[in-house]
Amino acid sequence: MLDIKLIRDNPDTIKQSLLKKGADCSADIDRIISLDLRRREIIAASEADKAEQNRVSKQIPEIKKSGGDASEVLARLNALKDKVKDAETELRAVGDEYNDLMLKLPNTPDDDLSPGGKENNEPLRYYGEPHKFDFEPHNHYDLCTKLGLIDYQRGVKLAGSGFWIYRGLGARLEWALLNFFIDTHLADGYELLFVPHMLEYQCGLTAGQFPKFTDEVYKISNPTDDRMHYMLPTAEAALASLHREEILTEAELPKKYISYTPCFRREAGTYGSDERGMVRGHQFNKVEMFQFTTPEGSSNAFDELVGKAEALVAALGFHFRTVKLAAGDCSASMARTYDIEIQIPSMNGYKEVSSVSNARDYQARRGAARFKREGAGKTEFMHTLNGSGLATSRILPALVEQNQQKDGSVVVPEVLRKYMGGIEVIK
RNA sequence: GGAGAAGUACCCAAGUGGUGAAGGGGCUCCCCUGCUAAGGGAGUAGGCUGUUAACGCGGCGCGGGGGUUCAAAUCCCCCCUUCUCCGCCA
Repeated sequence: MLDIKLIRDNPDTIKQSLLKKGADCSADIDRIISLDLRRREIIAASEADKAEQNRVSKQIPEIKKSGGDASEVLARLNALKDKVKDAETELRAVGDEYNDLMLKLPNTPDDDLSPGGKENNEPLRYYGEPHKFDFEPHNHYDLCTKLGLIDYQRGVKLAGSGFWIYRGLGARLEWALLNFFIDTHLADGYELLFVPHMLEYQCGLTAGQFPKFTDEVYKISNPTDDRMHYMLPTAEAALASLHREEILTEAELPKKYISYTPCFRREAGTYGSDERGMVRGHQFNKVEMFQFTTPEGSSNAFDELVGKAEALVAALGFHFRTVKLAAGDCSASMARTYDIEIQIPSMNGYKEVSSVSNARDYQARRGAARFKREGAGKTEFMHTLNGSGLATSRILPALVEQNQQKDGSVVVPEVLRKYMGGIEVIK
């Protein structure tokens, strides 16, 4: 959510900024401003009435005590009561529309981002060299099937298209990756959390998925319970709500969290053979990094998270590039996003394996996650940041393809061997 | 799943319709004493929000949301959470 005072004071700046993201919100912003104005008019008028109500009704006990006649005062209070009630009815209607529009406004992008979409993404740096083969490599789908690492057919049997089963050494490789990620983050001082995989609506609202993007998640409803839960599409949705409606002290910040969860996404539609296998499924595993910081601390935290994701990708032996996303390619909630992309030999171009974002105070406003500085009277909103560190769904295919040998075996990266009982080669 | 109880400030806790929501602990400051003690005194409700250049002046607030009433922590309804017991169960 954006700051209404900012919208009120600089509507054109905000409109321009959102336009950079490809979102024309001019009409909504104009409407918000007029609703805000009306909202405040109603509040001012009805609070004056309430103040009088309070003042006058205090006289009643005294009038009664002295045996006087209160009927005139009561009539006045009855009139006030109706007036206040009418004001509240109107305030509710105005407020509902206002809130709805405010929640739908995307975050403003940082000033240094290029406007427009994907095509304006800007590669910032490259690490290592693209992998070269001296033989004709196989794709990961064939390799994983042949080596018995992934059971695609039975995954489909169990849950339909877009699901697979890790098995045997494939499961161990997956588990090794996740453990390697977690151990690295723990060494960096991050706290590990296992969070619920089903969340309530308010989590999605805070993270920014709701009310606009409800179609992308799986919902769960039960016959005897009208509370909706949804399967988390990323641990970010849970972590963004961790300190919702809390006021931390400045000394407690930054809070650095990681969480391993499966991620569930509907991914409606088909993406063609370029993304077959496990590149885009309905369920994948991810270790998520998340930070709550002070406003002045969030830019450094962002660099830290990008650095951590890069280090993991590098440790696994991948060539990668880090890309600064153009405003329009950042998701609605984010002010800034860098993607880390690797090459999967059987596919064209670079594929995202990590996405690190700074939401600034956008999510914190939605969830009222605040902190107080030493000696300060006022609370301030925290900043929230998240990044994949990492998702395995593209790392594992890339790893299998890049590390394949001419004889069809796959070399296990050095850093993963201790998590796989010392196994060096999968064959 | 069934039955019951509870939710008031940092903590404990009083308060069943009417000024400013008791009291205690803790915390902060002061005094006395003089050295990790004891005593005395004072202070200590946050958060959100409207208005204002600011000081200030208002509104809301007793788990959340509705309702009754001139007036609700207090009465009514719905919900959430916690605890106890029973049932079921990895």
